[in-house]
Amino acid sequence: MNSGVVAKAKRRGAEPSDRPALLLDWYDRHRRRLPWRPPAGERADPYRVWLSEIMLQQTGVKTVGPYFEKFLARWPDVAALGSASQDDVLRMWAGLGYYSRARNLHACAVAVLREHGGVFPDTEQGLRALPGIGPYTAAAIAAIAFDVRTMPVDGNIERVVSRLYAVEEPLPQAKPLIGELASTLLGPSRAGDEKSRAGDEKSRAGDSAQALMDLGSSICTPKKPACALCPLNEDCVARARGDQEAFPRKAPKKTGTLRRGAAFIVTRGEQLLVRTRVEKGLLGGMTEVPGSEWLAGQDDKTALKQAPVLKGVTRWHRKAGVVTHVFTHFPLELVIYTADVAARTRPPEGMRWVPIATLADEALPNVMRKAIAHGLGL
DNA sequence: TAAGCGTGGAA
DNA sequence: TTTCCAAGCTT
Repeated sequence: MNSGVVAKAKRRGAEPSDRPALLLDWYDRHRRRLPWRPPAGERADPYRVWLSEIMLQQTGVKTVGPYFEKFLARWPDVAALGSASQDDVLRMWAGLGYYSRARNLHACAVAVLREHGGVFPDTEQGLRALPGIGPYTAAAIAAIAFDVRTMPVDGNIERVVSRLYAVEEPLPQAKPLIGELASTLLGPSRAGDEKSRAGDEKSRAGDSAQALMDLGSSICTPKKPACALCPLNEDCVARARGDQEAFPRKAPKKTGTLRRGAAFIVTRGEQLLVRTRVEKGLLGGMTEVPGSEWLAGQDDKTALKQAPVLKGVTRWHRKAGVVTHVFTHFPLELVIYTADVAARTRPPEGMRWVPIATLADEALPNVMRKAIAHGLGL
């Protein structure tokens, strides 16, 4: 066990700096308590590690917390999740975004259940073959849940490492280099072993990785990093030059073009007309109200022509204002039209009526919740 | 290889 | 307000 005293002695220069040890020592003192993390020293549950890692892809810790708790309460293990319907999973995921993650999460649980007897593979290669698990997530699960000596590289670690070494190459080209540099921050494994599993002499690979992530999220932040508190500050090349915030280098991202469309809020008493989006692509498999295409330069007249055909609807009421929403790659403006139809009016092909009172349980993405709220005057 | 894919929080 | 961006994956 690395004590703070030992670490500080090394930092004074009596010995060459031992970055892996400094890092683990810092982690032992500042480790965050998170819903998916077991108490210090206890073995992590692969199911929880996997579930949290999928939710955390491009999504903040604070946002994920409640969703993780909800999922764990309803589906406490991979067998339970693999036995659920995809639609139930999408409903629970609604609001978290990047819905292909939810579809892949379910597909992965099914695969683990049917092809691996309900037990997660304990190697990167085995994990990588599962839906929704890419290079980062495979390495993260292997290191955190199975103590495989590997270093997952996420956005936090890219930032920490690119600063530590002042990596001039821009992302994403610099990924391989950053991966190599990041791996030097892993502690030693037992001689001759490619990897150490729980029960063997520990490499603490998972702790090393989570130490870098915690460091990146709390100290080595994108703006105004708290370098004075960083256990690696004496070794940091960017800090020595005073331009920490300039790393990682990356090309500026282009902003998408505004798209416009119409959404049709059709009520039948206390029910609302909805349909399910196609499985693939934007908001795939999620519930939506009928609407026009979303196109750059879409004009209101063209959009209105794409209204659903319902018996008895002679005119649409246009609500004042527009609903705006920003996706990753484009902003959207929706014009909202409403209509109320007689009881027993049949839904158009592929659509259905749902009680407004139970909308909260539908697999509605947030953009649709906004549109419905606007249309219903909520 | 580059583009597609949500959302909300923070500065 | 605007901009950035958070434990990336898929095609």
